[in-house]
Amino acid sequence: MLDDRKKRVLQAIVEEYINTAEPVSSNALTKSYGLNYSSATIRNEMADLEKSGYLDKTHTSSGRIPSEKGYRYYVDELINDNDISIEEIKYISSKLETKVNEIEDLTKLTATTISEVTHYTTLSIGPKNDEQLIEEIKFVQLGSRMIMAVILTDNGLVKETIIKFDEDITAKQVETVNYMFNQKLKGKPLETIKGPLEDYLFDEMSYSVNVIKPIIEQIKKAIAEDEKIFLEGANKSFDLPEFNSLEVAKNFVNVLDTKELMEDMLNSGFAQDINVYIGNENEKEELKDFSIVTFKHKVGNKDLGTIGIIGPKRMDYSKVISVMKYISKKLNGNIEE
Amino acid sequence: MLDDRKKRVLQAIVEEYINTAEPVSSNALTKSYGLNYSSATIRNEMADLEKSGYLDKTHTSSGRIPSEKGYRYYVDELINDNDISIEEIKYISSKLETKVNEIEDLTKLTATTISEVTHYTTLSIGPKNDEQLIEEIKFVQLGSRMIMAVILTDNGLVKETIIKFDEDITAKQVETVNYMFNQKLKGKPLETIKGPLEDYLFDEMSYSVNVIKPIIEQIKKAIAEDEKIFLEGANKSFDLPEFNSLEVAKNFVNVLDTKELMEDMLNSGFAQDINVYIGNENEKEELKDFSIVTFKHKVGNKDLGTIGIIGPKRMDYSKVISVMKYISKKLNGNIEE
DNA sequence: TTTTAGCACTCTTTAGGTATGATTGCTAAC
DNA sequence: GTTAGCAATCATACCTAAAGAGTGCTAAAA
Repeated sequence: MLDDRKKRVLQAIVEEYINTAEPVSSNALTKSYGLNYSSATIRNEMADLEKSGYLDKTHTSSGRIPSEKGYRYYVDELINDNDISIEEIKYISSKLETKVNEIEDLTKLTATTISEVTHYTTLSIGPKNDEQLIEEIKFVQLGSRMIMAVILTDNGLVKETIIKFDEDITAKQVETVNYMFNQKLKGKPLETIKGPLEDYLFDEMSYSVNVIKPIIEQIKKAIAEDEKIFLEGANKSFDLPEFNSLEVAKNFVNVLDTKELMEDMLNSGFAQDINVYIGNENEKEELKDFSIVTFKHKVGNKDLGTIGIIGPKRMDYSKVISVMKYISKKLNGNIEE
Repeated sequence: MLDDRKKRVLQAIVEEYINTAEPVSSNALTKSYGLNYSSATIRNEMADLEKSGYLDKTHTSSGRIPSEKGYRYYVDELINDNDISIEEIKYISSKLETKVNEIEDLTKLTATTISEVTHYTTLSIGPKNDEQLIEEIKFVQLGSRMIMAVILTDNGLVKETIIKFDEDITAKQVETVNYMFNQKLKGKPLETIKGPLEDYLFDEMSYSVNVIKPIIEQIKKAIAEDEKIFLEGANKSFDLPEFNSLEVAKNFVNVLDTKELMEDMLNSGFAQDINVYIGNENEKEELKDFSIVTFKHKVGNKDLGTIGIIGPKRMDYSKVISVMKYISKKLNGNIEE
């Protein structure tokens, strides 16, 4: 347990380092953070904090930088989760008033807004398939050999995909397909489509395998594909001093380009709505130099997808978390102005 | 006009520099390019080529690198447009056999294939709106306050968008809308939708402005939005030595992140199906360190969109152009195996 | 007991200086 | 027209020295 002054020193070092990206000296703290002690006293505290693992040095006579344990303590105990200015509130409000017709668009809009306010790169992904129920499936004939399947889910999402056939299909066939699919799938989780649909649809529809088969194939593909990741503000990260190391920059581009990595990242455990992963807390080796904050995006209890912020370990956690909390409140109508 | 030996020297320098990214010395050419002259002779030729502007030096006693004029001459006169191996042919063939149901998917697939074979970053965009005719518009009711508009174009593309209303709409209304839109828009270029639709639809449908207005708004938005750019292999560029310059790397990420820039790039003048822009030949200052090869992708006379390759000026033009030409032939069934 | 002044020590950063090696341009010979 | 030979040029790597920032520790002050 840290005493009060140690906490203040740690907080000051974390925040100073977030601002400057330079190791923080004992002298800097006495001047700018109202710690009314001599630099020698601060040095003693810093030595203690280092011994307990909250701070690191880059070399023997350098100033201190926060360790991952230090960041973790800061995020858990010292953060200001209301670090948001009037201007930012106004900007966010105006952005969120934009009318969107699809839920995925709202997720993207939110991600873009977060990226703009925090100046970090954001990733977003739509709601997970296993948390959505199929409300209805519609099949619309678009031509003699082409139909469109439209899947409506309970959280208001619409997924559509096109199916082409090698032979003509009739309106009657489409109607039958429509009936059967709804019969079997209505109310089930979207995830069901990924399973062995053939087995229990073929039985009853064996008379039209060449119609049913491409449909199943295609909607499976569409469902899988729909877990697409949206990326915003990749260039913003490149202005950060961390990215002067080519290795870090390269790693970053690689991470963003590796879709599986990002999916894992966005889908990893959600104890809370906001989760913070600092450096090596990330499961993937490639992410050891980055911090990620994920934000499970909800209105009421409708899942709207997940937004992730990726930035240096020296991320402005207070700002990021404050913005996320504000947006969450705003979208749920819990704002007392 | 260059004499034969000068051409050979220029070609050797361009190709050597493309391979090594290092200034090419006179000595290197006598050894590896079968130019059976002494290095002094080559030096004389190099001095002449430099005087005529085809080569540059990085400093007084360095080897030569191609100037933009040198690359241009190489692309126009010296290129080998059949620089493609059996393995590459096999790989491309297998990729292009993948079944895709939407034309945009074919463009993406092609872009991905090019990226994989050439190891450069590719951008792609679907067919231009003004080159597609509206074949049919379908309106499908998805709920009491939600419909979907599906636009079919003559080149086989399908665009769909969802429209939500503040009040219930009836099947009858949807039917009327369906009739009116098809009446007015069938056979017109997709671009028409961007124009002042209101004027000539409102006249005849003034009785239901609150139905028509959101529809027009939304399909306009959808058409505009649909000119989306697909990006593949951004991380590949980072392995190139050019990207050891942080300024170049940063510029690159900025370019990729700036959608307008990429759109302009993909839509700029098409004298031929394949266009090459070298360094400052690009209209945008930001692209001065890059070369871009655009490829107007067609099957028969159906426009399938545009694919662009972005890489360093030291791009392997022969490979890139060979691959594009091969794919073009393949998709048009003009391959004699 | 806590805080602070003072100072030696450590390490980074910058600048300058030198040697090395690659490559050219030029001259004169082939 | 071609080539050998050689001085001149410049990048690169490596070394050293000096300056500056910051710490750790000791002993004195509060």
